[in-house]
Amino acid sequence: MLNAFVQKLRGLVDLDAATIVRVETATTNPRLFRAKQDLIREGDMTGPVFVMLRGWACRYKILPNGSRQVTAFMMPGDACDLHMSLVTAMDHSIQTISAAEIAIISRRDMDVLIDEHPDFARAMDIAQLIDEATLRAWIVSMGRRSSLERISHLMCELYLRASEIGLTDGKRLTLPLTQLILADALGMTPVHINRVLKELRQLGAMDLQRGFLVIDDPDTLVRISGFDENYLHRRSASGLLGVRASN
Amino acid sequence: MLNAFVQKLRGLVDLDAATIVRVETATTNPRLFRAKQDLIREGDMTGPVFVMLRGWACRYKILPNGSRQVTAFMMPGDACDLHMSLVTAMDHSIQTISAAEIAIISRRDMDVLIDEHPDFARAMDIAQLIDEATLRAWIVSMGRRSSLERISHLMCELYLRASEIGLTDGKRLTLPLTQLILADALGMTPVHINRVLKELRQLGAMDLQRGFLVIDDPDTLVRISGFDENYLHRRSASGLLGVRASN
DNA sequence: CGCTGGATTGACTCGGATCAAGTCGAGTGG
DNA sequence: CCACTCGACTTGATCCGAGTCAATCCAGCG
Repeated sequence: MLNAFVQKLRGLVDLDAATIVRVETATTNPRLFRAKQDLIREGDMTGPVFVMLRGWACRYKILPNGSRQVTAFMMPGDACDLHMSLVTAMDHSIQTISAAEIAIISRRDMDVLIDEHPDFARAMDIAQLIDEATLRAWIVSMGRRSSLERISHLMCELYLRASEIGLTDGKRLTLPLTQLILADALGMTPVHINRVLKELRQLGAMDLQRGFLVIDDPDTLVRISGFDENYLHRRSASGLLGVRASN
Repeated sequence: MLNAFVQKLRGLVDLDAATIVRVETATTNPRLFRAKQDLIREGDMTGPVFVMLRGWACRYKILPNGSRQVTAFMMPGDACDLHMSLVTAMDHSIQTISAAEIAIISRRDMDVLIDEHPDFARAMDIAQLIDEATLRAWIVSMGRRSSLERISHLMCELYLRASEIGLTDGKRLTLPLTQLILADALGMTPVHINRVLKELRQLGAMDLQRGFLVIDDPDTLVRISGFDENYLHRRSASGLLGVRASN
């Protein structure tokens, strides 16, 4: 059984056996974190590379007035700050959302890995490209989509990303996001998140409950959000619309 | 006189003379573009690397309903899509805002440049890191800042980035952004952009007119927007607050 | 069994969108 | 030199999606 990191990378490029072993080895002995723990904070010196193996985390920034904006969700398989050590200080914080297992790879080890395994390096570059595309997709959502569209779009994204690493089970996904975190991510208030989730439930599109998400009607969700998966640059074809077919 | 690209890179790392010459050479003979021309469109095959030498451009996405969201502004010195060729298709479009001179470097030439000049490679990595941080800053703006704060924040960012490559003249910056493009970038309507610009003018903070921006009171602008330049990871110290001191 | 963090619901407010007229300025052609 | 045009900018009146404020509910847990 390959770990989530390897599984994600293999979704991006073909890795030879030797590379897989090396990457597996580098990510054994993950550190355990409880929920809501900062891995690193804005202003901290940049450090090693974090690789999520289990659980969820998020990047966020705090504004002068105390409000918070989440800028990315990280799930198993996601790595962060590959090149971050090229600059001196973090410009944002990273925090676990749920309990998590996170491998910590030193700058030095990562450099060796990249040097000796060009395919791995390429996979990391592609992963960064996708992260960037995802940031752009979020900007589009915040700028031009209604709250209903925005939530739908995010859920499509998370579901699809999660399905890449086998986190989904049919139309179901374990998703430990509270309405408060969702509000911080989508630029809305928890109250309004609640109302929109209710609306999506009543539309029969999806149901987000404590700890998990159920996609009841992928078609509707895609139609509402105008979701186009092209920015995730997936190699495999199976998409959101395939969810229903596979059931 | 070094071109804008070299000037930007030198703001990120120290480049030796040989590297500078090579980069200069690679960016001679730029292509000329008129305003509002697409360099590449969403869905197109990924291609060469574009390097802005003069004029402005933007990345954008069009939504199903026809509305548009700009996700980044590109000014002289900015390069785009260094690693984009690792994926097959563009997930967004790029368009000139003003007339522009843009060097086009083939994938092959770029690979050679990166291979033979590690400092150049490092500068490009840092540039990408900053681009990513800028995307996050935009998300924060769209999610948690009022329209007044949002415009102020963007103007701080653009002024500071422009000053890095010597585009500013005291408190003045040539900036060919229409209120319509600004609206598409900030997730607002042109009408409201107009009103907020008027307010900023009346506050004596800044004045955006046809084709140029004047920062009248950097302090106020920074205070309104809560601008923190840390995400731009500049090496030089001179900031927005230095504008006034230098006058 | 009460405490706590999240979820839910209702009443009211408000920032920014929408709709609808203008105005201004740089071409451009007669 | 002036009329015409077109794109961008302005301004006012009105509307509405989402925020704010304030209870209340609910489940897990020490």
